[in-house]
Amino acid sequence: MYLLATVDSISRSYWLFKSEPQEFSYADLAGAPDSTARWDGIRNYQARNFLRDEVKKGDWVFIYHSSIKEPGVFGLGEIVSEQPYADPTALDARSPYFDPVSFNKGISRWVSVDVKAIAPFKNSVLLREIKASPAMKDFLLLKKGNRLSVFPVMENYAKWILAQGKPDF
DNA sequence: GCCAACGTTGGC
DNA sequence: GCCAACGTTGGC
Repeated sequence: MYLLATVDSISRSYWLFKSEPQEFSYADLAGAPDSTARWDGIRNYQARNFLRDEVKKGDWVFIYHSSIKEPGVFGLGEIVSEQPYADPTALDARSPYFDPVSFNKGISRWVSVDVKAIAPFKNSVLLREIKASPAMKDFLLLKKGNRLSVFPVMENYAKWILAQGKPDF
């Protein structure tokens, strides 16, 4: 249980993590043991560097679903791993995320963190709604050509998304 | 399914 | 180090 009083008293960063829900959805996360799962398969250096260097335990994560009819943010998660760690799927030949370069070196060059579902949104926050909001005009998600699957969300944008999404704590 | 935008690879 | 070719992402 997260007390509302803690929301403003704890210093945390906010992130947006993308996934394709047919692959791994917010519902999948919420239904996992302890509502927690490894966020793996990130194969982009910029996204990896955020995970490795800046994402911290206790940070909040907006779970965004792409490649669907109505893309948007569907729930809130929290980073629960103490430290980022080597993504084991890079070394697993049967994984769709297998990375031959990592395998040949015998060490994963990619990084994972553990995310816990802490509240689904009562209202999903759709991409078209974000686009329609003047307050969100400069949100990184809307930047032309942005394909990053992990990126920081500045506090004013995070507050807006939370206000729209009404996470069900 | 299309395709713009971007990232990665590899020959030179 | 350059850059053409190729692969991927993700909205539409």
